[in-house]
Amino acid sequence: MKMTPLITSAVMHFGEMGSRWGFNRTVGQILALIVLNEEPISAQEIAEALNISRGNTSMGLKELQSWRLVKQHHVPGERKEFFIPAGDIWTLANRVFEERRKREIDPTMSLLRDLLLDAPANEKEANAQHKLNEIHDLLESITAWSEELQNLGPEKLNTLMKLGSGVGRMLELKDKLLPGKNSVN
Amino acid sequence: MKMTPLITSAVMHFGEMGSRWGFNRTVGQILALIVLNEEPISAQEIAEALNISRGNTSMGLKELQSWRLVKQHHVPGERKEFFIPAGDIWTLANRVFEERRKREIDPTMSLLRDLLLDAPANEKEANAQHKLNEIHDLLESITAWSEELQNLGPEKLNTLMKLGSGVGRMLELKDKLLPGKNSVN
DNA sequence: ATAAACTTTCAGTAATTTCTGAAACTTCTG
DNA sequence: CAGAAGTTTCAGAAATTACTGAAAGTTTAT
Repeated sequence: MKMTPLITSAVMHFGEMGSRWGFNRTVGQILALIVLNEEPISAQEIAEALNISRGNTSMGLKELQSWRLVKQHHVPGERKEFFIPAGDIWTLANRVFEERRKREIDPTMSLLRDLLLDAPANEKEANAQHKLNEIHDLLESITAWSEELQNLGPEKLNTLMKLGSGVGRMLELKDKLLPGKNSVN
Repeated sequence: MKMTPLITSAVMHFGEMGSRWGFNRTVGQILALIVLNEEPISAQEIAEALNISRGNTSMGLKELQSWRLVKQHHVPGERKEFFIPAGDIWTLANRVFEERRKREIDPTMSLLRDLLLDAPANEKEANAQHKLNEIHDLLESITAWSEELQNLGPEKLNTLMKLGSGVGRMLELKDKLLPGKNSVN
């Protein structure tokens, strides 16, 4: 496995960004390599191309599988396992969002629910609880919304995105469109 | 500054989550403390409440200001600076999104643009470039969309979120509503 | 059942990130 | 302008996170 200059640049960059995206450098590099390589690629080849240890490679692949970004691909006649992306770019992006939501939002929601159950001990706590409640509601909206968007599927989502500022105008008319239901405010 | 048990739990949790949200433990704790405290709070008080060094507190506050999540608040007659949240919960959440977009997406967009300028050296590179292009377009859509949502402002955004599955139904009717413009598909 | 081919685990080490605290700096006050 | 009150910086220490490589584990073929 020898990487072309273009692929090398991209892989290195995804490594750098990896940590900002929720995984570490090598995991980012491995992901980029698998996505950019049209053929399935073995763990051995990955380790060689990125110049990292076989053990590290194994752990990176395990993590990518836990994120459902990469899957194994069995090549008939070959003994070793090969790896390929778990779907198209759209699917992968969705998975990253979803996975991050699980890690970044869900635990907080859960804690907030707990903290809001107790009666406030005093004025200060009552105020804090009020703030926490606001945060909880916001996170709940975000969660519901992101699930909603995922259910729309790529095409509709794309339509919605392309709609751009039309969204604002549409909202103004929504009550006429969908009378009764969801009349917030 | 003595924290009540409720506030302590919340602050500790935000500390734990901090790293997942793009900043470190103490920065997360400081933010939570400032948000949950109704009165403005001084750097000294923060350091004592969280039991961290004054230097660390200073750096944390600086970072929170660079994220535009916290601002200084001058109390007349007092010599020291106090700190308060830079806005309501909604505003803060928006700022976090925006700031993360800048750190997590923009640099990649920029690299991708560069990589797509060069002519592919061979078959392999052509394929990789095609993938990179897909990623670029996806990120571009996400960026445009998130800017759009921010321009809607909190109230409309909330309306949109609460609309839930209504979004799907509305999209089907959109051409009747907004004839001519934005007719994607 | 043995061995070859390949993968995973994990203890120890290396690299990175965060935190401290003392010194330098800034600003206000008398 | 001296010094008190407060803040920031930054070199080094501490804590955390990532990586290696050798040993243990697994699977397949014969």
